[in-house]
Amino acid sequence: MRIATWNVNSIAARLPRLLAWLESAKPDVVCLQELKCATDAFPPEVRELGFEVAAYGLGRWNGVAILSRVGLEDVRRGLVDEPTFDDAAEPRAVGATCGGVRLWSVYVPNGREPGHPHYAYKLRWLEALRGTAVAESAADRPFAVLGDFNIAPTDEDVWDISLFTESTHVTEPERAALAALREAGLTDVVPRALKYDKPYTYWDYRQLAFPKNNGMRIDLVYANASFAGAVSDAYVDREERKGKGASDHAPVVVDLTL
DNA sequence: ATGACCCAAAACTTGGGA
Repeated sequence: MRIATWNVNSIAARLPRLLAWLESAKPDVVCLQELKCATDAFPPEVRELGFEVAAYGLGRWNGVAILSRVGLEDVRRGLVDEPTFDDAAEPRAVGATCGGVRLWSVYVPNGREPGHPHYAYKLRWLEALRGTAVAESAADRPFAVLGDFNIAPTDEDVWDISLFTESTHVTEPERAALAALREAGLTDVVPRALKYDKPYTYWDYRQLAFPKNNGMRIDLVYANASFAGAVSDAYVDREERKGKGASDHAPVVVDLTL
């Protein structure tokens, strides 16, 4: 089974590339983030390719989905005890069971800057993610959380750590939240880079970040032992970051032998 | 080659992204 995660930065803007990629990469399940569309506005072309879709979006911001051609059951929108921001629920998590694998597609809050209310919200949100994972990953069933975590797990996961003082994505509390997920039994499934030595998944649109390979690894696959033990390959499809009409994130592709 | 940011809303700018 081939499972992928991709922050598409607007599914409407990315639709031609997404459809072409679904046909060429042939994933069975795809976790998407930053749809930037409402649930009802999810483009029908994806279903016409043979995918069932669990979408969760409210419009301009955020939005997540799971696409599957191996079944889509027990869809859940939102985490257990999920916090709000400015008293509003945000569409950042959707769960589903696909071909016997329990999956969550997540778009972790950015945090903006340490000390900002959005940063505290990010940490609360990650605690709710941990609680949801504990509730769902105990059994033998393969389980994974895939998505844009907005955290670089180590200093090696950014191109120049010296540029990240006073920045989110690399702070100790954010990394402690990832450690808590690992302590809950999940493993960071680190993909291969298809070029250069680091498996970055995000490169800013500005300042020639992609040609310079000034990237970050922030799109992660956190899997329980049953899922992680079945991984036969994992890689970052950096070809999708190239050219006109690219997202600023590349897909992470995981192959499982179940 | 991969090339100097992109997206969507109600907009002709602005907030958000990281």
